[in-house]
Amino acid sequence: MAKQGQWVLVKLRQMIMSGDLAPGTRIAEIPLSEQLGVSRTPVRLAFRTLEQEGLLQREGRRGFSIRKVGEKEIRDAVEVRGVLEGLAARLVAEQGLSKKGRAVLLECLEKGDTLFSKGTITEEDMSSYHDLNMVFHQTLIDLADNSALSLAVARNNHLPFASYSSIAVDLKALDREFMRLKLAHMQHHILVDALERGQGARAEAVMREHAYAGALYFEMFWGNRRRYGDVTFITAAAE
Amino acid sequence: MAKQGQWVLVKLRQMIMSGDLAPGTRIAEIPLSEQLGVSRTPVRLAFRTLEQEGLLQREGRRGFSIRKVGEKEIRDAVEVRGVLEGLAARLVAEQGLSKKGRAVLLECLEKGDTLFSKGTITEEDMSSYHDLNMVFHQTLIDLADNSALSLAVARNNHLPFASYSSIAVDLKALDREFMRLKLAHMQHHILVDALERGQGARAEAVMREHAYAGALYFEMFWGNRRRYGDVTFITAAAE
DNA sequence: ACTCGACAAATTGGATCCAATATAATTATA
DNA sequence: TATAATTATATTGGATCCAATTTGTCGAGT
Repeated sequence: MAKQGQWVLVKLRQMIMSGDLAPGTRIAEIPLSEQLGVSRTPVRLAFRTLEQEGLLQREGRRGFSIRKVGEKEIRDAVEVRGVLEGLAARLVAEQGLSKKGRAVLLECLEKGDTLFSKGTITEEDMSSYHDLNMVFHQTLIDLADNSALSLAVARNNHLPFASYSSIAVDLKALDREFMRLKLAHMQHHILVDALERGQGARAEAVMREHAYAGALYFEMFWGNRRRYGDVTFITAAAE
Repeated sequence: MAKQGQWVLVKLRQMIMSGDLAPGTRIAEIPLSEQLGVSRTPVRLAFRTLEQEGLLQREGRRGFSIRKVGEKEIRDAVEVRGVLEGLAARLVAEQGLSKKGRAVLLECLEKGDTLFSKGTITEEDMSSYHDLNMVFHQTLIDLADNSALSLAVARNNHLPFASYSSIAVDLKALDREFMRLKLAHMQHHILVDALERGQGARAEAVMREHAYAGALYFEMFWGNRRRYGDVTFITAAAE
C-alpha cells in the first residue's frame, strides 16, 4: 500500500483511538473521503482493514460505525492476554534468558526502581512508567520468539484496558496509583527472577496474575465511575 | 459486502486451501480478475483481506504470493492453540458444564466410541472422526463464552496442522492411525470428565497436551516425509 | 559471454462514474 | 393528527480509467 493509503488508515485509527470518533459514531466513505481530501478508494480499504481488526462494524447501507466495546469483552480480552503473556513468560524461561534480553529487562526494572524510590509519583512519572512498561512487555513477547504468539498478542491488543499499551490512571489519587503501580512493578521483578532461574511455571503464573491485576483495577473503575471521578488513559502513540 | 465480493473471497481462499494455488505462487489483481470474470475491485479487497489473515504476502510490484509456512511457524501456532484451548477448558470447568453443552460433548464421545470399537479404521471412519472432532473442539470454545478467545482461536487456525479443522493422516498405515486417534479420543474423554468435576487445572492441562500430541505427530511427518510416504489432509470445507 | 541501457509490459494505487438498494424525508390520505 | 405512500437522498459495490513505478526483455557494445 502506498503512502496515502497508509496515511488514511493511520489517521482513521488515530481518530478512533483518541475518541474524536466516539464508540457508536456512524461513518461513511463519502463524507470521510471529503473530510480527508482523498477519493473513496483508500477510505474503503481502510474501512475494511479496521473492520477486520474489530474497530469498526458494518451498518449496512448506513455505513459503518465505531464498534462499542462492553465490559465483558474487555474482561474476556484480559483473560486471553493473561494466558498469552503467560505462555511468553514460560517459553522465555524454558529457552533461557539471553544476555541481551536480560539487559533490557533489567534496565526496565532499574528505571522503575528509581521512579518508585521517591515515595510519590507525578503525572510525568506515570508517563515514564508507561513507557518502560511497554518496553518490558514487548521485550518479553519478542524474547519468546513465537510468531503465532506475537501475532495473537498484537491482535488481542486493540482494546483499551486489555493491553499493556494503555494504562488507566486516576490523577486525583496519586498515592493510590503509586501503590498500585509499585505492585505491578514488583511483579515485573518476580518475573525476571523466575526467568533467570528457568522457572517456567512460576513465570507463567506471575504473568497471568499480572494481567488479572490489571483487570481487577478495570472493574473498580468501570463499576464505580462516579465514585472514582475522571480517568486518564495514558496510551501508546498510534501505530 | 455484497455477494460477488464474498464469492471472490471464498473462491480465492478455496484455491489457496486446496493447493490449487501452491505456497510461493505469485498472483496479481489483473490476471486473477480476468480468470474469475470480475473487475479488479473485489479482487483487490479480497487480496487485502487474505493478506491481513496471513494467507497472502505482498510482493510489491510483482503482486502478491501465497505465503509459505515453515515448520517453526506451525509449531508456534500449535503452542498458542494449546494455551488458548487450555483456557477454554478451564473457563468451562470454572463456569460449570451446561446440560446442553454436556449433551453435545457426550454425543461426540459416543460417536467416537462407536468408531473405535471396531478395532480397525477406514478412510471413511477418518472423515467421520474428523467431523466429530471439529464439533467437539468448537463446542468447547463456544461454551467458554469468551469473545476474545473465540476470535484468537479462529485467527490462529489459518494454518494446517495447527488447527483442529485439519488433521493429517497416513492412509497407508491405518493401524497406526487407529491407535493415534484413539489416544486423542481418550483425551476427549478425560477432558469431559474434568469438566464435569469442575476441575479447571486438570481440564486445562489435558487440552494443552492434546494440542502438543498433534504437534508431535506433525514433527514425525515433517522430519521424515520420505519414510512415511504421502500424507492426506482431511480438512474442513472452506468457510 | 557479459553488461548496460532503452523500451515495453506488468502491477498497484487512486480517482471517478454508474447501478442497486436501503434509508430518510416529504406529501397525501384517512 | 397519525399513517401510508411516494420521492429524494445517502451509501456501498463494482467497473473502468489514468498515473506512477517497478520489473522484465531485448539489443547493442565490449
